[in-house]
Formats: sequence, C-alpha cells, structure tokens
Amino acid sequence: MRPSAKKIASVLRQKGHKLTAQRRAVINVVVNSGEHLAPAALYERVRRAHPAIGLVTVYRTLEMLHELGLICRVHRGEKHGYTLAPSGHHHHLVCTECGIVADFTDCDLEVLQQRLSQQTGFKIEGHLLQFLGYCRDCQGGT
Amino acid sequence: MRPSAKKIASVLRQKGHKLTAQRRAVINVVVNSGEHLAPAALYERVRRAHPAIGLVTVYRTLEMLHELGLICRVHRGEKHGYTLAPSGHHHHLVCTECGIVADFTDCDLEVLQQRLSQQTGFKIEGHLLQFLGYCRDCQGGT
DNA sequence: CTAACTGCAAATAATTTGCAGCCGT
DNA sequence: ACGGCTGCAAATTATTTGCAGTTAG
Repeated sequence: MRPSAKKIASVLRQKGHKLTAQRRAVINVVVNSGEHLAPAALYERVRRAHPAIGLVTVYRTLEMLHELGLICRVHRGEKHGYTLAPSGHHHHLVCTECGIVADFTDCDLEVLQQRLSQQTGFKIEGHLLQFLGYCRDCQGGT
Repeated sequence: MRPSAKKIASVLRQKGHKLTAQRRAVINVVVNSGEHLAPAALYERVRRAHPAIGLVTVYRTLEMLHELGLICRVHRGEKHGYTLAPSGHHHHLVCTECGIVADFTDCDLEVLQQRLSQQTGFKIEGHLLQFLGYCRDCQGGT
C-alpha cells in the first residue's frame, strides 16, 4: 500500500521532525499525485496551497522524505523526480509523456542475479529496474 | 563484441564526421577503459595524451558517439558516465566502488513486460535495468 | 577551399549552502 | 525558550551555447 498523508506525518513525528505547514503542503501534493514530479514541478503545485514556500524548502523536504524511505526517485528519460514509496521492494513503470507512475513488485531477478554473480565474481548489492512507455491516456496524441 | 577504436573511427567517417586528434584521443580512452567514466574523469585521462583538449570537446564528442550508438550511459549511484556500447540489446553490472562495468545481454524481461502491459494498459517502449555491486577486486577494502 | 571542429568564456540549469530570523513542541 | 525549520541570496556543479580562429577532407 502507498502511504497516506497522515501516515507520513506520523512517521515524521516519530523520527523527531517538525511538522510545518510547508511540509504538510509538500506531502499533500506528493500524496495526491500519481505522477512522479520533478522538484520544480512539485514546487509549482505546492505554491497553490502555500504561495510563500521556497523552492529550497521543497528540495529539503523531499530529501528528508527520501531518507526516511517514504518517497523514492524515478527516472524519466534524462530527468528524474519523486513519487510515493509503497512499502517493500518494488519498481516503477513510468509514462514518459505525462510522468504517471505504476508500481509493481514481482521482478523475478533473483535467478538472473545469481547467475551474473557467479559469472562475473561481483557481489551484487541491488538492481535498478524500470519500464518506460506510454500510459493508456497518452498513447493517442503526441 | 565491444567495438575497437578502429571500428569506431570508421563509423565516424561513414557518417561524415571528421576524425580529429581530439576525437581519436577521447575514443582511445573510452576503448582502453573497462570502467564507465564520467565526462570530467574522462577529460582528465584524455589530457595525458592531448593536454590542450577542452572539456567542451569531450562533452561534444561523447554526445556524438552516443547518438551514433557507439557508447552508452550507465548509472552509478547518483552519478552517470559513458562506456563502450557492445552491439545489440544489453545491460550493465556496475561496481559502485571503482566503476568497472560488465555487460550482459540476456535480461528475460519479455514475459514480465507482457504482463505489465496487459495489467496497466501501458504501451511499454523499453526498460532500464542495471545491477549495482562490488567487483571482485573491490570486495575486500572500502 | 569550406564546412565542420575546437577552445574560450559566458550562459543555463539543477541543486546545495551560509545565515539570520521564525515557529512547532 | 530552543533547536529545528524557513527563505533569501550566493555558491556549486554539470552541461550547453555563442563565436572567432583552426583544420580535415
């Protein structure tokens, strides 16, 4: 399950972070968007609810949420952004057109990883897997 | 197979690009390194053979080689760099410590891709897969 | 010869940091 | 009250672009 704004807020408190109006605003935007938003885009949306917020605060809030494992980064072409983190191991399917994100958890890379590890002698720590494409709504026009 | 410097040079000619001393120097460094090098690191090495080269030229040469499909980008943590592109579909196993890269071609993601496509309605165009870990030589120390 | 190429310096773009004042707990 | 948080402006870092001189083909 993807966490709710309340859930996120409570984690912040538990970890000793203050729950300010700015942070609430950022959290709300992230939660109410299925898209993966770049800091700048997120900033624009947050300003609607909280016009005085600074871009710097958005950056700092995102970094904090990321460190707490509440949100994660996704790649979209050369750009990148943040989206809510469902609990546990997972990956993303990102629409390069609108940025919407779908999660999936079954990546079945264990076997491949095992073999690669043996063949190369690498001690594999993790993997980066993401699909790119066009979501249902973006398949028509350009 | 990974392309040789000669192979790359001949492709440049075929495509109507000029083969300058600077380009040769960049190509040689990329070819003689199994690592994935960031533009700045590559620049340092290229200077040994060609001290007067500008960083800008390195960027432009890398971009050109990338467009021709002769080299490809890899991700290493938050950073990124370039490495030789073996022909055909492939992926990388990157050592986060020293940056050395191993290639592999069999990713078996077709089945997963098919299912995701059906489940989400996405028209999947491609995927991003890369393993991160420590190579044989970097597993000991930090 | 001539268009492509090069290097410099300046321009962008994205993100980080120093700092003084503000505010959640 | 106090330490964390905020916003501004300046600093960084990575990459791109304008331009005049250079050079491969």
